[in-house]
Amino acid sequence: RLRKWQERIRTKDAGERNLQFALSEIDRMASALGVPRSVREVASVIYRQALSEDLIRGRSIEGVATSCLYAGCRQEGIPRSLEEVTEVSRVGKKEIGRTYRYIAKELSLEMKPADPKEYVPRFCSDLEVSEEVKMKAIEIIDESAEQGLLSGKSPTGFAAAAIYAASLLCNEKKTQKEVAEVAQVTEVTIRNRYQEQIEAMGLN
Amino acid sequence: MTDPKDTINIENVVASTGIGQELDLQSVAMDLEGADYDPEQFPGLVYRTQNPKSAALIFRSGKIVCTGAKSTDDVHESLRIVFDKLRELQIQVNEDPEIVVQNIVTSADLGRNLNLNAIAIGLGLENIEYEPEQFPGLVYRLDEPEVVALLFGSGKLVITGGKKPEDAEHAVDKIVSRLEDLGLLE
DNA sequence: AGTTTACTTTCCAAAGC
DNA sequence: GCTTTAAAAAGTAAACT
Repeated sequence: RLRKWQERIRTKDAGERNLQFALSEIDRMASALGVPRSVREVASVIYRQALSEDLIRGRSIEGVATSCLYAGCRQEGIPRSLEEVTEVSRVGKKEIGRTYRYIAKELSLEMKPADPKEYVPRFCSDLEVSEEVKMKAIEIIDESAEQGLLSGKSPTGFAAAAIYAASLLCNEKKTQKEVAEVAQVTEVTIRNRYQEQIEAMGLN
Repeated sequence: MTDPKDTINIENVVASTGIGQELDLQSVAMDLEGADYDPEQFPGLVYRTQNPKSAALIFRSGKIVCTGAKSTDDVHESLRIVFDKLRELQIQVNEDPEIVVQNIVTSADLGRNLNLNAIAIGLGLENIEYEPEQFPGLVYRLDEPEVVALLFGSGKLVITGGKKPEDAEHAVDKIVSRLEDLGLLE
């Protein structure tokens, strides 16, 4: 009897240590990404839900923690791309993406895809462009999305191309390389999205 | 005008069968020309047929998986070739082993562009998976027929998981009528 | 700036780790 | 869960020209 009791305490302690570790990892990654406390709280709530629904069995704590943070950022309307969360995580992009999709499905998070516009403020401030460029980029995103160009495209690449185009239109040119770096996409992607968007705006 | 059903094309058929005899894959690998066998990596021996093109995975148990065929007829033709090759190696092969189609992959075209964001909301976020950052296709699971459809912005589709060619036709019909009901086609 | 190749997703069977 | 096989869709990345 005593053995069973000790075992229960052991597993309970282990479980709490794991939860502590997960929450501290969420905190560490959130700080590294520079997201507000509200995001950490949302991510922690999602993690606890995943824990109570027993979704962590067979998965790494780090992977689940990272996925919850990724989901939390999106729910709060200040998304970080998978590329960005992978940079501050100890697990790979593929595992984070898979774990995120699994958690989102099981917890019925019903997440809408990230809106490219949500990336504009941060990317623009990283690039140190004016408010005018920011507004123009949003205008380009709205117009080209309305014309159906967004389907299937990555939100970061779409936002990056719009910012690049806006910087040209506002005579505050940023190079494709500069925009590609802050958005974590390649110059080829910016060129491809840029061509379509310019055409959609009737600016070619 | 064109019925999307008429654009359906079978891209891949996966089927399983068995010769009813255990095999020594090591010796089959020696005698069968073009056979790839690396038991450390995978327990099956890979044998490719040219006409029709397919890849057969042959196992120690005598069970065989055939992939890559473009029709169910091609599956039978490919496996007939595999059976004959094994017989040439003095291996007993049942008269005509049962061949079971396990999966059919199909492509189709709705003929118009799709707004995947609107479709995701229209079909219900709980029923679909759409993560454009990870993959450009929207994943839609149907209950009847039990298949999975990938919808793309171009209006092209991939339907997989079906066991008979009609599954893809029924799936396309359902998808078209659902999108029409939602006013997301045309 | 644009090309090629490779990888992402979905499905399924097989045997074994 | 993974390993291997095949195939399509379209986007993106890495490596080149």
